[in-house]
Amino acid sequence: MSRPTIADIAQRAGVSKGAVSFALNGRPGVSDRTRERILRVAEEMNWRPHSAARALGGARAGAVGLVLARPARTLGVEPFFAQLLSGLQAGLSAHAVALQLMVVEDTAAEVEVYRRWASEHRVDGFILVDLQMRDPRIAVLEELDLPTVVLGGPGRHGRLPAVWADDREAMLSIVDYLAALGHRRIAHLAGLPAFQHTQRRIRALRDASRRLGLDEAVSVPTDFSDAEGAAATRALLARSPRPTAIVYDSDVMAVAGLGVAAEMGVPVPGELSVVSFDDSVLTRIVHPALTALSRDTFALGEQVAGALLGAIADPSTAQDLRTATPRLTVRESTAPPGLGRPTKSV
Amino acid sequence: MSRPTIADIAQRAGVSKGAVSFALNGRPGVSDRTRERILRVAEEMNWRPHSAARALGGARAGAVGLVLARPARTLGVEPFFAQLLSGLQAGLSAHAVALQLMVVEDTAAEVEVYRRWASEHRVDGFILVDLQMRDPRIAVLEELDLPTVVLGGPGRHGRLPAVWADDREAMLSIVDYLAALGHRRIAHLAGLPAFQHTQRRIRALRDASRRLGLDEAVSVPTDFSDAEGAAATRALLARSPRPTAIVYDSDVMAVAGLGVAAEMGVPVPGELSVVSFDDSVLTRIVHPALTALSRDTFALGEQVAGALLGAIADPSTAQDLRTATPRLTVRESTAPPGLGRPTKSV
DNA sequence: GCGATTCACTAAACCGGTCTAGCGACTGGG
DNA sequence: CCCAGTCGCTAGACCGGTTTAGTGAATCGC
Repeated sequence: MSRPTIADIAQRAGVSKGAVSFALNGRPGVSDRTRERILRVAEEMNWRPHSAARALGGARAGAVGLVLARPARTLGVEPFFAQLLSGLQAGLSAHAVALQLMVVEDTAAEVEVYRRWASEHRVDGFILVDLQMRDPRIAVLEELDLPTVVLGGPGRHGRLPAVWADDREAMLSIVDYLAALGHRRIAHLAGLPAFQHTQRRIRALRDASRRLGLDEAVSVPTDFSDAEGAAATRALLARSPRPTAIVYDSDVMAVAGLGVAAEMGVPVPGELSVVSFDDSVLTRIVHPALTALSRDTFALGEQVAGALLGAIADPSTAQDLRTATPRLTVRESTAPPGLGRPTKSV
Repeated sequence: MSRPTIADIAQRAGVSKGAVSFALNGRPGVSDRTRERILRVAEEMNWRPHSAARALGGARAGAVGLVLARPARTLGVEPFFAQLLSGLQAGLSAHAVALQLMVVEDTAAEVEVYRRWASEHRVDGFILVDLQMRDPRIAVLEELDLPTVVLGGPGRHGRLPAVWADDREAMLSIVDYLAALGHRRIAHLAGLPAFQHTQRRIRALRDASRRLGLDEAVSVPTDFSDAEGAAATRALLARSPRPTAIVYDSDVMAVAGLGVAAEMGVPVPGELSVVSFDDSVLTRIVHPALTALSRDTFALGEQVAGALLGAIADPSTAQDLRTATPRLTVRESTAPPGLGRPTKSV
């Protein structure tokens, strides 16, 4: 016999299909003695549930969906995303829930996938990332009425629960640190302007600069790519006077910027301090190692997974979850401005 | 009405469920006129197939499985893996097939997931990566009798079809290039010794060294992490005489090695040439930019996806597919040995 | 012109579970 | 002692598709 069904078990145990179903799912309706016998038979026959059959009856699909609208080729360069994925996996697989992943070209295609997976009962919930300014996906996901957790906040995300860290507070801590070192001309290589967190960081930097009486900070939007990171750094360093510190919204851009500084003969951290908003192995393997905001992206992924599983189990409990504010890890790429060529002993 | 079923369409079009099924799946059994009418009604009602119901009847699940046995946290640091994933996605989503991804702790758990997904009809096929020396997973996948494509070869992988690039040839081209530059002491930071491709590269390096009359090459096994890459580099550079060139099995390790060289005051490429076996954005954003083997990992992913979809459509057509041999991209990290401190103009 | 074949379509079984209605036996309260 | 309620279980509908057997009508061959 290829694959035993509950009917086979029922026959062998001398009970009905219904009794087997009750026993296997731990619900009332059978006596303890019978339950035990059924479980033993199921074990003997090496029975496994048929996920499709379960899903047909309106039950769980046993998977959650994550759809990313990016050019597929750029996925590989983002340590942040890869770490997040790892954390999600860890959180989900502990509960034997799989992750359906799909990368699409644009937001329209993304919405299409949401609709398809929902209508096909393929997933029990969604994870929404890369929140945009007026995000059209929120209305769609609300309409589909499947549990969804948004990564990012505290911006508007309709009735969907969110998991977020305080970007604003994080940016303020960076500016405070740089100002304490004596920096007055701080530049910012931002990400895609359509993203909510990009705008929040830009605003936080501007506010902090005013409060501390620094020069007006410039924020340059980019597409997060190493190419734009390098180009924008080149442009900033060609200015006069040039900034004494640059804050990068991603570590890939920060590393690219480091390369440009070396190429242009600008010593880091002697004449330019570099701070990355993301921390990953990248910031540690370059020289000088980068001062960076450490957020535990892996843990973040786990928390998102947990929040989503909770929302699936009981949608009424869903609520926003604020995670620990990222803390600044000081390494070798920051120093007081105008030190000139650093010596090894400094 | 929440979700139209074929019964709804049948009623509206005034035909039977069976006729609707025939029409929607493009199989004979209905006239062209009727087929067209049914399709129009389905379109109007915005009908979508219920994947679970389909799978129940023994049809396709519409997803393929990829299971990785690694500590989840290390997933994030591998550009190779992320690129591969992107390519897989691209190849699969073009055919509306989803990727079911799961990261587990060890091979035993991995095998367990294969069994579960197969018995639950959750996937139509598998992708097997990180081929080991005597890989226990092959027998399991053959037994499960689901289409599977192996990434890596041409080692033993039973009856399963494989997609592979010629690692041996690639390593030979690196050694030829370094030997032509004048290097005679070449070291190799290898990956996990249990992997087939690690052994193939080690053997290729040794063979090439003998053939070219170079000093016996040393291959140091690592776990692919930046930490071991740095530690092993430090040990190699402390030797006397130290190697004049190091070949790294991954770009993360190569970048880490670059940092160690800088820290120890060994100029690259003046006194040490560095070659990476993997190419990604990483190799381009560091200074000096790394000479690396360029394989189009994204395209590789697409090819694997294509091979698997082909095997699912018709298992008898499955056969090994050898992809283009990676070519060496020469950048700034390689030069003739013993040049001393390089000048900008060289 | 008549049987054989083809065609378009219907009715119903089927996949493997879940879930509800109902039934007989037992228990408890008054 | 009788009726109501609970317990343990069964029979069978049901989810939304696919697939097969069968039916009536049209077409074909000779």
